[in-house]
Amino acid sequence: MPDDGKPDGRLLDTRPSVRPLDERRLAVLRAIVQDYVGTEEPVGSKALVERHNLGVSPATVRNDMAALEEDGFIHQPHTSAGRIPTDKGYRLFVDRLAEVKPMTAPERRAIRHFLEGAVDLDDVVARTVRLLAQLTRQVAVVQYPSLTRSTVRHIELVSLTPTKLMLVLITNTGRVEQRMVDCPGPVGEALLGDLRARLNGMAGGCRLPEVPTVLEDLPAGFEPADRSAVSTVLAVLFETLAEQNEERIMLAGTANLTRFNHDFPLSIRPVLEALEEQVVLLRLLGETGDSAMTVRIGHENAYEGLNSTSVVSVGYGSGDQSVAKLGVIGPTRMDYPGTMGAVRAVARYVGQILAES
Amino acid sequence: MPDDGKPDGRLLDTRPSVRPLDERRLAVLRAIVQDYVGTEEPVGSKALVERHNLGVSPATVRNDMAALEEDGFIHQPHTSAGRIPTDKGYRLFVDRLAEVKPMTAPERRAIRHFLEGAVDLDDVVARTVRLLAQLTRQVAVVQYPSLTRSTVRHIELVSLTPTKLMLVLITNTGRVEQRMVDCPGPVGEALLGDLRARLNGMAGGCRLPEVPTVLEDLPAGFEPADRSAVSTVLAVLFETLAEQNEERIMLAGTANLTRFNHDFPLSIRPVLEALEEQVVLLRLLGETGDSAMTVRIGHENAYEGLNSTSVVSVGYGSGDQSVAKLGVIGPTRMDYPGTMGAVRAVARYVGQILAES
DNA sequence: CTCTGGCACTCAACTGGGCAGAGTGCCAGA
DNA sequence: TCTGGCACTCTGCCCAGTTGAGTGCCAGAG
Repeated sequence: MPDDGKPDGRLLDTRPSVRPLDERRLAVLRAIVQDYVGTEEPVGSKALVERHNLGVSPATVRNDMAALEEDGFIHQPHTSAGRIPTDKGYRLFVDRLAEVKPMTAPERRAIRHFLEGAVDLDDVVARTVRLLAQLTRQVAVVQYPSLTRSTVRHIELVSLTPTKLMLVLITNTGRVEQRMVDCPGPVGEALLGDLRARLNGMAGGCRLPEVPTVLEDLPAGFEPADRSAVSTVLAVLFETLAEQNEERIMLAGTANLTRFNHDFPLSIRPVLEALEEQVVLLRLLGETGDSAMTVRIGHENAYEGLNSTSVVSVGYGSGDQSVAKLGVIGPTRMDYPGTMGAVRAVARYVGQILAES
Repeated sequence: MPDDGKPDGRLLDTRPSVRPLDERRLAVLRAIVQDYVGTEEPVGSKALVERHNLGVSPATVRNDMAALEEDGFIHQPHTSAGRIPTDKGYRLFVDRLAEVKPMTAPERRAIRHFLEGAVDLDDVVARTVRLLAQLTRQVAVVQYPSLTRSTVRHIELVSLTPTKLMLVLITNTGRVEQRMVDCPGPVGEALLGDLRARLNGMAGGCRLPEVPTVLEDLPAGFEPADRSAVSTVLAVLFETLAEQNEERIMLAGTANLTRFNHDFPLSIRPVLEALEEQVVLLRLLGETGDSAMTVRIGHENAYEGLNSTSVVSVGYGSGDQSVAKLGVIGPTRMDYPGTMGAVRAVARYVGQILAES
């Protein structure tokens, strides 16, 4: 058992692994995952040695398989059937056996070209999600750039009727939020202009969460008669900021779910149901680390309906920090290296596009 | 054959019906449709007379069935199986045998209450589509109020950098569209204010399609030095108006498709694909008459993937005219009276809500 | 100690026959 | 014109037998 000394806390085995996984056994697991992902059928020892030159006989492979099964990495549906990887097996595969498959140069060009055609933020998100669904042939999810990390580009006040205003908040990511404001009394143009100027002067460029602190003392700077109107506007503005958690999500590629009717005949329903719940999707993406790519396999997903799916997600953003997440949802039996490559590439390019605009 | 004299062009029979459909035969067809919708299984003569008191024997019903089959209203999957309605049979049912089932008072209250909680246009549409999906247990589609019929409530110009503006268009339906404008040269605050005032003065309250005509001569009223900037802004504004066809649609209830795995095991895919194509959905709703409810059954749908589904749709709007469409998509074997009742009720209440806000 | 070939065993999947049941069409009679 | 009876036709289901892929185990070679 040479060169297996790396400590690896991610191996989910609770007892310290009695049988230190040697190279060949890992190679067998890798081959099983690859074959199973390709054929969608349990893979047997004989087929394995035929398709991969492991340099050993089927009997040897069988011994390794027995060991892998005992450790919970693979599993056989019934005696005298081939093996399929367990969630734990996929986990090991992703952590130690697979490399993210980089996109080819033409693919990268195509991604970039497709995203560059976008005209506004909605379009960027729409194109991204379609692209991701097409590249991975799975269900793609893209979160709109969050308000949390964004900064104020402009705050606009528009008088609709004497007592009714429209408040428009524009962020540096191009997102626009508007709200109606019902003021207690009429608001003159002069006050409106003054308020507009001070709002933008004080809050312009601020991170959104900091805005309430920055503007806290604003009403004090106005005539007592105007303060209630100012406070009303501020209240609505803060409410808008607080509603950042009402974040939007775009979805594409649900038709790809039917590619797995093979063993997905019934389990497609809970997945569709989950996809309709923005809350579930948001939580799903919320569990994504900011910069590193996150892979949640099968039962690692908190939401029960997604127990037979895997989620590959990553943050993206303009500049160096992530402002939102995106990812794909597919069967646990997915092409992890390819999917991770596509997700990473798309996230990078969206970030670039956002930074440019 | 009494009281069957109404001329009915919608009967798809090409040759003038040799056998004038008498009352009982129609009753049999109605019973077949109702039973089949309920049980999802071919319905035989014996079961029919047991469940509906037709006052005749199975043998008689069999004769009627044979006639109905010859005329193409029903069809048997194989000899010695029950009958199922054809698209033509459903058509006759919808046109002449079914009455729209009105919602009960509690249902109406629930609808109204649910929709009244909405805070903005997005929320109205989101709530409507969810509600419709839940009421009909099918896939619901709601189109955003179209820009075509809307009027200008306000146009706002915001200076972001000396040469970069943001144009915000607010319609009376609460929809907000924003676009960036890159001006050829710097634009001062004075010009901006002037332009803003004139835009709103001239175009405020106009129907959107009329705006270009109304504003056509606007640049001529400005200093020659400012005209190129004004023209640029107008160009972007007109472009925004022209992009009304890029209409948005919201969807819900796709998980309901799986309720029909009974015989929908494979045909769910084309439906999901169709649902992902905004263009297809828009065309689908576009075929809806403005005021009357439209029902398209099976092959009556132009889009091939929806050949085994029916679409029930209707226009809705604030006030007396329709500004957009909504509808549901389900299997041809659907509860037409109930679905039509729900669609009609929801459309009415959304209209009311929009008129109030 | 590790790998290999051989062997017996297991079990899902396919096949074909037989049976039951639902439903039909047709015909003679009320 | 409707009804009851009758023979017929299918599908769906159950049952058994067979096939084949795949396994576990073991003894022997390196």
